[in-house]
Amino acid sequence: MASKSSGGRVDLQDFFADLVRCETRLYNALNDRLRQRHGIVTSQFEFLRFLRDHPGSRVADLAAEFAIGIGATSKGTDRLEKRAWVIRRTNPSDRRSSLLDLTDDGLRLVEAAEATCTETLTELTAGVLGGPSGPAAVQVLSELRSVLERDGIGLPTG
Amino acid sequence: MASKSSGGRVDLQDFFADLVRCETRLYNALNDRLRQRHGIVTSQFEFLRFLRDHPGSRVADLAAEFAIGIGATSKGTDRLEKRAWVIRRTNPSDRRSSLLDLTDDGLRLVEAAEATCTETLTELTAGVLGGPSGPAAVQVLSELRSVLERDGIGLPTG
DNA sequence: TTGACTTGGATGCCATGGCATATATCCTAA
DNA sequence: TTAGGATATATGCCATGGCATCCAAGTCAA
Repeated sequence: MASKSSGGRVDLQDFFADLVRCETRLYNALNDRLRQRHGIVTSQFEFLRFLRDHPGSRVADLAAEFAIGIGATSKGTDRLEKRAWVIRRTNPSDRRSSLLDLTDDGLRLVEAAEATCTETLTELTAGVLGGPSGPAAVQVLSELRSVLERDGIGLPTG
Repeated sequence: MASKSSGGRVDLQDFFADLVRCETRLYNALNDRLRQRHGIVTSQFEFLRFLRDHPGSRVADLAAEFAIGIGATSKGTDRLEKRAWVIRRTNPSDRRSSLLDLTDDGLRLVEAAEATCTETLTELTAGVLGGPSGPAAVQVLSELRSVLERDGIGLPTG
């Protein structure tokens, strides 16, 4: 096996390579489907889903969630707003920022896209994740994410 | 736990989100370290490591490995060649393509960068991956990667 | 041999993200 | 109240990747 040697010892180089390759390929595959069926890409789906689940978030909240820069987040929000899926509402308690919400169109879109996403992920990963070690693996990634977020690892500057 | 519900059943949306977030943050963190210590970014490190382990690869081999476009791979190779870490050697059996190899400088660089990479990954992930479920998780990602590669999932067009 | 087709990859255009900077707003202390 | 600094985000420049296109080279059949 590429990613662990015989004794249950983890080779981190291989782990990292596998992590990045899985992410890349799943992300690409999801991009194709979402673009084709809904005219959005995965990053947009993730923005929309976050706003559905966290209405009234600010640009900085999105940036922190996705560990991307504030500038990129601002521009991404512009694009979603231009397509009328998101609205910027003035923040009554701090006029430097806006509060972001989905429009009705945005909500409808994210629900439809989520179905596509679940379908695609099921198709591509259920075989492996449904195996005996699947839940443990999912759990480990969740823990790793928590640790990285707790320690503020991997946040871009701007 | 965000990524699985109580009964060991996997929520694929949460799994995917955790996967992407782990990848992003580790990739960013590694980028910072590699840039600071060696003047390269993670994608360049991965190119160099692949060429160390697969000397004489072609541009298309790199593209397939990383599930990125041929064009991007060609440009990435240009940049490494310009810095004299990689050389393009004419392919004797097919003059459309070149065979790629590390220079001595490239080899020295990749060895040093790999140490940095291992150190950083250990620092960031060993706590979680060293736990009881660590090896199983690593194994699952390796299997998922194999399946995605076998089925040619998530390859970009160009 | 030659013409049609395929393949490898280099290149150009565009979209996106990082980072630096600019601007508006807010906060704090004198 | 006001000057100085901090904060939120919008914006501009640059690097990179996707995708389309182009060209050189290989393949195959007649």
